[in-house]
Amino acid sequence: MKITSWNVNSVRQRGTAVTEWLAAHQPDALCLQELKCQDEQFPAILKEGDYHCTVMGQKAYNGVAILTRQKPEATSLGLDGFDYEEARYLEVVIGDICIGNLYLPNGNSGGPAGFQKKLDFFTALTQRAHQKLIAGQAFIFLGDYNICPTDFDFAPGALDPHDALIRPESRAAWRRLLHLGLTDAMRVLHPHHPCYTYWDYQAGALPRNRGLRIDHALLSPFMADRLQAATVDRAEREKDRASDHAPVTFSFLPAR
DNA sequence: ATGACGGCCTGCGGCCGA
Repeated sequence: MKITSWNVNSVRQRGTAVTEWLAAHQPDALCLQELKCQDEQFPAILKEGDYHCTVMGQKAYNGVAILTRQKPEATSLGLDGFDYEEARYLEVVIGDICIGNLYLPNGNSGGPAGFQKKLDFFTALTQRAHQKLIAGQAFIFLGDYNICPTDFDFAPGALDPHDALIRPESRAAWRRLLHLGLTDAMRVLHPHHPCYTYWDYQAGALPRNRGLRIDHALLSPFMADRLQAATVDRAEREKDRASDHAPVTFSFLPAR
């Protein structure tokens, strides 16, 4: 089983790229963030393709979608406890596995209230993970977490020391989530390589490899036991008119 | 020291992203 996260930075700009990527890699699920469009503007080329599209759009900003080979057994839009009118969270159930796709607030805009929104999302997501652990449901929560968990997760000089992506309060919120017993899928498989997933468009960040690792997958124990591989598709980021994020894919062995 | 890129909008400059 393969599940991919990709912040596409406008799905309308990336319709062809996503279609070609799906055909080439054929994941079981593709989680998209930053659609930057409303449901009815979601590209027809994707709606009419081989994948089932579960879309939670929003005008201009945010927006998440999950494309699945199988039709989901259940879908859920939004995150209880995150009381903002922003399309940032979506779940589907495939087989016995819950896939949660998230676009966590950046936290650098909007002053203290903007930063609090980021912490509020973490609180709500932690609650959601806790509920699922209690219920014994297998899950993977993946997407753009907008956080570099440690100083190893960004290139020196790529971020201001006070950036919301590395503030101590942000990192503490991330750790509270992990302390439930979840696994950071990329880092557990690649402890000695940074595994950046984002490179700014500006100042030659990509050729200079001044990147960030901010797109993550957190796994429940059942999924962690079956984790096989995690890869960043840097070649996709290197294409013309690419998103500033690369697709990140997580592979799992079948149960038993 | 500065600028730089690329999305979006009842757009033509400003905001947001990370």
